[in-house]
Amino acid sequence: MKNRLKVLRAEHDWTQADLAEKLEVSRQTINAIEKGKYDPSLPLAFKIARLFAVNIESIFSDEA
Amino acid sequence: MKNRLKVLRAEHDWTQADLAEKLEVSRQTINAIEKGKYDPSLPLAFKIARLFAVNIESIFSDEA
DNA sequence: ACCTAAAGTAAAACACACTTTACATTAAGA
DNA sequence: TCTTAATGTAAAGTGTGTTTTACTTTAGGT
Repeated sequence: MKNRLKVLRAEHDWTQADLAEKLEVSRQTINAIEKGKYDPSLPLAFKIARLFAVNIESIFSDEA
Repeated sequence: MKNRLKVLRAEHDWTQADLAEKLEVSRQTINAIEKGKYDPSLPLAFKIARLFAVNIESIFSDEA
């Protein structure tokens, strides 16, 4: 799964730590997701989408 | 997280086993998700949404 | 060149997602 | 009522998601 987290974060001028705090997860979790180390859980994906006010499919995509 | 899997499955007249096969997961996984025992991974949520040709948010909702 | 914020990374620990096997319960048709 | 398909459930095992702690690397400002 690919994701646009880094771009969305840049658009808002947030650091990984900023985003982590808003999402109530650790900074390492954000880093790992951005680096494609693993995918977020579904609840976290929802939280991310809600924060950026977009739908999940516009952040995450099923491709390699 | 709530989900409409059971309803969607009923609309298509599929058993849990049918759906499991189409999604390439075990029947127990479908049962557990329907019963709210746990949420699917994000990749599985995508697969489910793709199968039913709807977006993730119309199947899963963030409520209690 | 130095300092600092931000990002990257890694290991250990814990919780959750998913599998297989196996058995119990429910529901509905004959 | 008997059978059988469908659903529910449980235990043990594996892999993934997330945390904490801690250290390294990168990049920008001065």
